[in-house]
Amino acid sequence: MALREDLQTGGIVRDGLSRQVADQLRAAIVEGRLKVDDRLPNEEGLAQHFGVSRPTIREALKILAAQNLIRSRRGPTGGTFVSRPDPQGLGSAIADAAMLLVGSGDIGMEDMLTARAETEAVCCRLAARARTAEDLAALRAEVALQRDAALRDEEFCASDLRFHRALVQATHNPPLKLMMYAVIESFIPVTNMLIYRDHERRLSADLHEAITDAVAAGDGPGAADLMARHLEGMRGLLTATLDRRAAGRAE
Amino acid sequence: MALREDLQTGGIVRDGLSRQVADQLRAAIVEGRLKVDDRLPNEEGLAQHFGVSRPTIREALKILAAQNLIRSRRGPTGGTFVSRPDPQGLGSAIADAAMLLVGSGDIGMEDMLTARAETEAVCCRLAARARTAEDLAALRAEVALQRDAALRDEEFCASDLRFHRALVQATHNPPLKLMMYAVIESFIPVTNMLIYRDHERRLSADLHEAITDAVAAGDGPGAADLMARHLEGMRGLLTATLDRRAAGRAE
DNA sequence: ATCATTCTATTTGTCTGACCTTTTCACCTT
DNA sequence: AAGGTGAAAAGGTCAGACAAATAGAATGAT
Repeated sequence: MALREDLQTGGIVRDGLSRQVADQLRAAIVEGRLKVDDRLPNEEGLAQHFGVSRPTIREALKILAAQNLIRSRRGPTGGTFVSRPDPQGLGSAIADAAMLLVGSGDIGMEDMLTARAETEAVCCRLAARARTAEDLAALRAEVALQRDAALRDEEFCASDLRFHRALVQATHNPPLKLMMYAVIESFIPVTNMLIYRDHERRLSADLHEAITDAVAAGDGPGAADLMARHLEGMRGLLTATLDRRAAGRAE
Repeated sequence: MALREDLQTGGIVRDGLSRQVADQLRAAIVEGRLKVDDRLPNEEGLAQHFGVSRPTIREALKILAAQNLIRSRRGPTGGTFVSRPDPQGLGSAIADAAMLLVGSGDIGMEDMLTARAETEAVCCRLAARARTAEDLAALRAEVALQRDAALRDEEFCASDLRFHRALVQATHNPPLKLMMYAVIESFIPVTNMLIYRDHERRLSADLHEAITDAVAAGDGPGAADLMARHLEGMRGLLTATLDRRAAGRAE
């Protein structure tokens, strides 16, 4: 590891000390010099090691904790430990950030629906090959729920979300699941938020059921085709909604 | 916003104060109460507002800065400002985390190649529709580079990476670009790292050129098919490499 | 009068040292 | 032997001070 001399001497340094310390520790973790569940020295020890004060060390540790790289516990057996990389945590971080991006207007609805259609079609094809009986049961449970006319709109949207989540799960492909977090936790809620009032619930449920059947039959292309139709329908609904909003604002 | 009473009173609180402050500020940003480029009160002001000390506020700000939500500058016109959501920053964060996940063994090579094949095929189809003349020029420049026999292996890999990056760019679809960061900046380097020694450079360059031609001709399915063949070839190479390594270790 | 320089005020960055809270474990009491 | 009790260790928080960067005002020289 590095002492203070390596930090600030020998060149103009723009970054703060806490940032540099965090970078060094992150590098140590990424390069495997610190393994999962390794315990770091206590904060005072780290402070001495890096030649900085304890608050600076704490800021650095907060940065790493914010990135789910470490966790801390108090007490004699406590300390700071290297965390196991966690797809779940990464996924929600991606979803949060994607939510912000969508809100900032950098991401258009059209592009979002295109991306949804293409990537969810991929999920359909893979799910048709890899789905288990449990996956099918989960999909069918949501479809049955969506047939309930007494369901409130928000509950219908929640079920819709779970359906698509279950579809991704049915691919049993971790890297794809990782990539789909942005879609599932961000793009789908956003599109649903916009059109949930005009949701043709009967039509959505029908398509969900047809997709489930195709996945059950191992018919990947068929499921993908149905999914494409599903999202094309939403695209029409969406443009209609947006047009009506624009017209309403113009009056 | 909330004062100290809202933080720790009224229930057992497991999280630290800095975490709570960060969460409140993040909520304010996400919900739009703090807009892009808004300036927050100075640290002492925030400390008084939340009823905590300045170091605690600083830890909270470091957490948000680590998530690219805010940035700070010193000086009279300085302070802490809400950052514009940044696809680039989010992308590299995703790539770093995905790298760790791959390293931890939670993500298998087979699944990674499958995810690559499917998602890059999607990119091919969309790129065939949306590519501009500049996109084609960028693709062709990399292909030409890859024809150079004098190129070192690492340079070839870098060019390969830029080719796939350019392909994603050619889709002109921001949400898809976001999702593909994990593939481009993490999965591709990892696969290349494993097989770059056995890389059939000639074959790769040929396929890259064929893909480029198909994209230029607007032939999405054709390009997707070529990409699938490209990655199937890599899958064979990869299993061979892994087998040889396993055999070498067994001796 | 204009330009360069210096000064000053503001804000983040860092340090010091102290105290609080949580958690474990050994010791002591019953 | 069981259970309570307190010491010790570690992270969590606090208070106040000083350092460094930086923009803008004041000042000086040309």
